[in-house]
Amino acid sequence: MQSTHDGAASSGRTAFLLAQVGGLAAQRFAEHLRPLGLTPAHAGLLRAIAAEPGRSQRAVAAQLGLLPSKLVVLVDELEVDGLVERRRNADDRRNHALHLTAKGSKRMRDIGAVARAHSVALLTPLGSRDQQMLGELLAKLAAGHGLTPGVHPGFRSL
Amino acid sequence: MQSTHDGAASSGRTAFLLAQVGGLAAQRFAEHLRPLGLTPAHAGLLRAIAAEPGRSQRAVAAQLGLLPSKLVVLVDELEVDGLVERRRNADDRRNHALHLTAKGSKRMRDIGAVARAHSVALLTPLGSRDQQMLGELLAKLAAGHGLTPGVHPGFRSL
DNA sequence: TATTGTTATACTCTATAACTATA
DNA sequence: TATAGTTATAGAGTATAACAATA
Repeated sequence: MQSTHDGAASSGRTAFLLAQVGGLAAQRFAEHLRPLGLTPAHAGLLRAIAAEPGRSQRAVAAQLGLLPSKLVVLVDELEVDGLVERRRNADDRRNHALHLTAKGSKRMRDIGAVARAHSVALLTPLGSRDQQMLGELLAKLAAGHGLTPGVHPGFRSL
Repeated sequence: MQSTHDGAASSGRTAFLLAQVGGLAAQRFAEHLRPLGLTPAHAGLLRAIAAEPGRSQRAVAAQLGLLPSKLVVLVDELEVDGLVERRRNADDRRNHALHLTAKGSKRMRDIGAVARAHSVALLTPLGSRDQQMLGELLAKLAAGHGLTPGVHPGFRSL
């Protein structure tokens, strides 16, 4: 059993700080992404496709936890920008295999650069040791709660 | 200048984990709050009123970063539940001073209990020392970015 | 004329369900 | 009949603007 004089943890303050600072991180990332003409959902989708190309829309939708009909719209938007392409599967002509174009791969690198700059700015108040420590603690929490790496719960809608 | 082999921090992974775990924290808190018939916005509003009773709706809306018209609806809902009351100011009859009722104060304690249980469950994967460390690191980040204590960016809409 | 609170309206976003084509 | 993808529709939620009361 937990001791009753834990202070921070048992007061609920740490969980609140987590939500608060996490919200800031998500918001700032969205702002940094806007100049690229992308939303966080777009970035998450590109990342999912890059990680495992050739999957069907349903498979990707299931992994990201969003509605197939919503994914159609996101893929449409990425396709008109020439970042993603749908390829008919010859074996089963119902499903569309999702692939990144060359332009899409380049855009992924841009997103990576934005994410790194964003992370550096966000973690600026902490020293190098503290930044590393924070990363380890968060990784433990994410693993402990079974969060899928790279999948943000924010655009879940299933 | 940052060294280029920072790993976690400069890869953008820590900021992402922050948004990811923070999103989980916010989502779980909302779920724990639902049985009380409240949303996180309700809880945040009650907290703001309790912290400084008697303020006008506009003042509270400005602090929480939400639209006055949205705040009207939230106050309406808390008022029909008998948790909050609007009191006409005799000096300036335009503004409504917001106060918690006795029932509202009791509900605040319920919310506190829910928040504590939520925090304990969320931080379970970490040991006691790690929990304290995490709280300190997050507090440093929140302070460094000028976040208002107790105000969640999630329901900002201004 | 400016401000507080409120209500009405328009807009966007989400979720559900209907539809097409393949199997 | 079932499934992948798509489109259409309805509902919820959000933001803007109009409004009434008071200053």
